Amino acid sequence: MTTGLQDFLEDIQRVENFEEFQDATVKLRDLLGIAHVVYHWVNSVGERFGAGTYSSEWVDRYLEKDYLRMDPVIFGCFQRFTPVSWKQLDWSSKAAKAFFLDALDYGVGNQGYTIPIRGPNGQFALFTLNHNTTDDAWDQLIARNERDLVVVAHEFNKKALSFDTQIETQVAPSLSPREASAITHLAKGLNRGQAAAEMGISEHTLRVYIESARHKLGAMNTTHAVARALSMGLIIV
Amino acid sequence: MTTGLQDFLEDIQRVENFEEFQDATVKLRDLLGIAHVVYHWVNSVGERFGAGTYSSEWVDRYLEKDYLRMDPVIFGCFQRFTPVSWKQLDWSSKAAKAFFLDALDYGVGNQGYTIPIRGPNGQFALFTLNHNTTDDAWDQLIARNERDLVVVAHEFNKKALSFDTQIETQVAPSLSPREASAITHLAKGLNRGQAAAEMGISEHTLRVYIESARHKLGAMNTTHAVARALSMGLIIV
DNA sequence: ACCTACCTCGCTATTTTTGGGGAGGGTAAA
DNA sequence: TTTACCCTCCCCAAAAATAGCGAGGTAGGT
Repeated sequence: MTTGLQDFLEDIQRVENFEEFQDATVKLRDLLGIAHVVYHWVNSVGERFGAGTYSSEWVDRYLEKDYLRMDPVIFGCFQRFTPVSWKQLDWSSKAAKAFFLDALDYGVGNQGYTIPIRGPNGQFALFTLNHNTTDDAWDQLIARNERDLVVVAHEFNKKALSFDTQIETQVAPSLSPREASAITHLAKGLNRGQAAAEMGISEHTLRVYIESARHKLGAMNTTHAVARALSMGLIIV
Repeated sequence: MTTGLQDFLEDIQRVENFEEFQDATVKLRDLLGIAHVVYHWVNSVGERFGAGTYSSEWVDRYLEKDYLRMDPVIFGCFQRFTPVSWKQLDWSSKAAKAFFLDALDYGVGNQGYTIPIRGPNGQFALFTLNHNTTDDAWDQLIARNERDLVVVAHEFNKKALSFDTQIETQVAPSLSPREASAITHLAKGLNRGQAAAEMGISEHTLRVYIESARHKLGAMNTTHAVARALSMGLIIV
C-alpha cells in the first residue's frame, strides 16, 4: 500500500459498533484529505444503513425527496461492478441535473468516486469518496488509491454486515427444485403453458409450484414472486 | 502484498487476448501451488466466457448436465458478495452431493474458494481457487492471500470485460421515468390498479407504460419485463 | 411409524392481463 | 419546423392468471 491505507485497514477491523464505524469514515476522509467519505446500503426490502461525513441535512433531504430513485450514482452503480468516477455517469436528464445542483447546495463536492458492493439477499451498498476539486487532481487521487480503496470498501462492507443481524435473520426462503425451475421459466418470459411443457408436467401442477413459491416468498402475485426470487438470488435467469 | 501476487497483478494488466488470459490462470495456479484457478462469467442472456485450469472434460460435462442450475457455488455466490470457502456452502441436497462427487471424479479438488463478481447489465462472474488438501491447510492458504485475491479477481474481471465487446454493445435500453416507476411498482407486487393509483394516473395510462417498457425490454409479458429490468439493473425494488 | 416436504394431477368461477385499435398535447433535439 | 419521444386518456374482446376446493404417491427425517 502506498499510503497509510494499510494501517487504516487494521483500524476498520477493530471497529466494534456503529459509532466507531462512523468515526472510521471521518478518519479516512482526513487521511485522504477530501471532503466526504460515505458508506451506505439498501437491502431488498428497502431498509437502510449508512455512515459517513455528509451533513445530516443532506441525508434528510435525500431521503425526503426520494433521490434514491433518480440519483445517477445509485443508478449507474447498480448496473456495474466496477468503481466509477461520477463524471463518467449519465447526468443528462433534467432530474439528474437538478439533483446535482441540490447536492452542491448541501455541501457535496463536485467530484465523486463510488465503489458498488453487492451482498447477500440482494444487499446493495455503496462506498463513496467525494471532494471539491478539479478533474485532474481528482483523477490523480483516485489513480493513486484505486486498488487500495477496493479493499477498504470491502472491509467496510464486511463490518457493516457484521452489525446488522437482520441480514442474517432475514434468511432467504428456500425454493424446491421444481419451484425454482417454475419461477425461472416464468422469469424467462414463458407463460404457464409453455413453462409446464418445458418441465414436462401439466399446467395444473406447474400452478401448484408457482403458488407454493409465491407463499414461500411472501409475494402478492407471480410477477412479485419472480422479482423477489431474482433479487434474493434464488434463481438465475 | 505478501506473496508474488503484486507482480502477478502487473502480468494481468499486460494481458491482451484470450490466450494470455488463459495463461494467466495457469500462472496464478502455479504461483499459489494449487490445483485449479478458474474465472468464468454468465451474462444476462446466459452467454458464457471462461478461462481456467479445469479439464475440458469437466467443463463440457458441466455445461451438458446444466450444473449451473444446481451448483451450490454458483447458487451461494449469487446470494453473496463476500468470497466463500466451499465448505461454508449448503451441500445438503441430493443434487449437490451428486454434483460434488462428479466434480471430484473429473479432477476438481475438494477445497474451493470463490469470489463472486457483479458487472454491468447483470453480469455475474466467479473467480475460483481450487485444491485437494485438508481444511486447515486450505484455510491458512486463503487467510494468507484473502485480501490480495479480491484485487486479483477484480483485475481478471476488468480484463474479461475489456475483451467482450458484446458487453458494451448490448447496451441496456433506457426506460422513461414513468415506465421505470410502473415496472418498479409491479416488481413490488402491486397490480395495475394499485400501481396506477400509486402513480396518480389512470390504469389505461399505466398500461401504455407497461406496454412500451415491455417492447423496449424485448419482453414477452409483464413478468418477463420486470425480470429483465431487474437483472439489467434498470429498476431498484 | 408418523410427519413433513415434495411431486403430480384435476375441477370451476372470477379477476386480471393482454393485444388490438384509437386520440391529443407537451418537450426537446435536429 | 419537423421529428421523435414522452405523458395522458379511452374502448373491446380474447387470453391468461388467480382463488378456492379436491386427490394420491414418494422420500426423508424423528
